[in-house]
Amino acid sequence: MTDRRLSDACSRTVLSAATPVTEGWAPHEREVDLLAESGEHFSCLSFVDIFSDLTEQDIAAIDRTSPPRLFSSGELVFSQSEPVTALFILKGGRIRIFRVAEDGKTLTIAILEPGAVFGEMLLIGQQMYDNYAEAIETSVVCQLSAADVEEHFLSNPRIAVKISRLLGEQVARLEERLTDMALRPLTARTAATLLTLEKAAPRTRFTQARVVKLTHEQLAGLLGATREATSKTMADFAARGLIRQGRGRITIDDVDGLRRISRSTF
Amino acid sequence: MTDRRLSDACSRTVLSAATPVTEGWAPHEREVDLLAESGEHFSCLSFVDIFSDLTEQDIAAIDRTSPPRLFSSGELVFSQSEPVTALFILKGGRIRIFRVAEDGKTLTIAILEPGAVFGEMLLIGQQMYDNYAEAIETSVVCQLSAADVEEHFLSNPRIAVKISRLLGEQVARLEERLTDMALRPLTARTAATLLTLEKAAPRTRFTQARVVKLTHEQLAGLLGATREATSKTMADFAARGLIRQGRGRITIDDVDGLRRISRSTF
DNA sequence: TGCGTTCTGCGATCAGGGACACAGTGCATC
DNA sequence: GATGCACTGTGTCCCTGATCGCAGAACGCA
Repeated sequence: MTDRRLSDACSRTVLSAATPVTEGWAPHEREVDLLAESGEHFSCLSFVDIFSDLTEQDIAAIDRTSPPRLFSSGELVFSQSEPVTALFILKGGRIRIFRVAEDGKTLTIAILEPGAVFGEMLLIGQQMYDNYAEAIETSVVCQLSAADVEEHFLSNPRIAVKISRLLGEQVARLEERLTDMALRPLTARTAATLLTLEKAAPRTRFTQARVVKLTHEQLAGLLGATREATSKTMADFAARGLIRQGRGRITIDDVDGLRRISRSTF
Repeated sequence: MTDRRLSDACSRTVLSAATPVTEGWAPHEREVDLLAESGEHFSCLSFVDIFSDLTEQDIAAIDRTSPPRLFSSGELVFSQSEPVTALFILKGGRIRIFRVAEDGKTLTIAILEPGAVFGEMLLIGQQMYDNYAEAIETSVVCQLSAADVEEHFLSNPRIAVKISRLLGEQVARLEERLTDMALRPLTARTAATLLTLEKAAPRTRFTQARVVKLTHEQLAGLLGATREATSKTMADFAARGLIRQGRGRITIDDVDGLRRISRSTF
C-alpha cells in the first residue's frame, strides 16, 4: 500500500491555500469562514492538475455554475440513493470513499485530502458505481454538473490523456492493495498502510516525524480489519517504538522499522 | 466479482476466429497451425475495440512490425526481469496475470482470453508495474513495440478516451474485488467468482449450463486462498448440486443458487 | 466545570482457513 | 495398454483475527 493508493480517488494536487482549518473554532464560525474563502477568493479548479488544460474562460464559466457546498462530519456526499451525477472537487476537510457489504460492514476505498477530485467515474460514462462518500470532517466540496463535464471535458483530448494516467495509477494501487489484502497478515498490512499514509501526512513542526490523523477505527476500515485487531497491532508498534499514539493521531517515528515489518510475512 | 473483472486487463472483444484450438493434436503440429493462422490470415489488431479508430494503413503498418510470438504453457510473457516494453494482444490461448509476494505466494489478477490486450500500463507511461504474465496454455501473442505505440496511439485522442473507459471499468472491478476480499468469507467469494467466470464461459452444447475451464489451483489463485480450501468449497457446492466437476473443468448448473451464496455472509 | 461521547486498551472465546500429509483417479504421453 | 503426472478429496493441527464485553481516558460541548 502506498501513499497515493489511499489518498486520492483521482487527482490530488496539494492545495496549501485550501486548508486553513485552524482548530478550536466554534462550528458555525468555522463553516462560514470555509465557505467564504472558497466562494470568493478561490477557484475550485485552478491548481488541480487535471484541469490545467482548460482555458481561463472555461474555468471561470465552470466556477460560476458550481457553488461550493458544505458538508459536516458524518454527512454523505453521495450514496446509492443519490447516485453520482456530478464531478466533485474537495476544497477543504476530508472525505472517506467506502463500500458497504450486505451485512453492513464497510471497507474504506480512500480517504481524500483537499485537492482531490472524486466521482470521476462520471467522466468515463460509468454507471452503477456503488461507492459512498462521507465527510469525516467539516468539508467544502465543489460540484461540476454532468453538463459542465460534458461540455468542457469530453471534448478536450488532453484531459482524456490525463484521466487515463490517473486511472492507470489507481489501477496499479488497487492491484497492490488487493494482493496485500490477499497475501499479507494484518501486521504487515498495517505497517504498509501507515507508510502509505505517512507519505501524504504533514510533518511535525520540529522533528522529522509525520503525523497521520486517523482513529484506529478509520484505519481499520482501510485495512479491512476490526477496530480491536487494529488497536492491538498499533499498541504493538507503539511498544516497539515505531510510532506514538494520541487520540486520532498517529506519529510515525521509525519509517525503516515499519518498512521492514511491511515486507515480512508474519 | 464479475465476468469482466477477471477476464480482461484491458479490452476483450471476443474473436471467434482466433481460437481454433481443437484438442488432441500433437504439440508441435498445433504450434505450427496457430502461428500460421495468426501470422498470415489474421490481423492482430482488427476486431479489437481499442484499435477500431486506427486507419487501415496504421493497422497494416503495425501488423508488419509485430510478428506473433508463441508461448507454451508455463512460459512467462513478461516479468520483473524483463519489464513491459510492449503492448500485447492475446490471439489464442490463455494468459494469467499475477503478482508475487515476498514469500513466493501469488495472487492472480486476471486470466485473459483471446482478444485481450495487456501490458496496457505502457500506454499511460506507467513504470514499475510489477505484474507477471504467464501462458497457462499454448498461446499466441502479438507485441506492439513502444515505438509503435508512441507513433500510432498517443497521437490519437479517441484512443485515449477508449483507454480511459477501459481503465475505469478495471478500477470498478478491482474495487469490487477488494471489498469482496476484505469483507466476505471464502464461500461467498468463491460463488461470486464462479458467477463472474460463468458469464464469460462458453455454453455446453445442449444444455444451458456453462463450463469454466480452470483447475482448483487456478481458481484458488484468483480467490487468494489455498488450493485445499478451494477444493473443499467446490466439493461442497458440488454436493449441493450447484456445480459439477471434472478435471480442470467446472460446470455451472445453478446460477441462482450460487448467486444466493455469493450474497450471504457465511 | 461537568457531562456525555468517542477513542483506546485488554481479555476470553471461537471459527475460518492456512499448512502439511497423503490417498485416489483421470488424462496424457509413450 | 502401461506409466506418470497433474488434479482432486480429506483429515488434523494450529494460529490469526473476528466477536463480545467492559473499563478507563481524552476531548468536545454546554
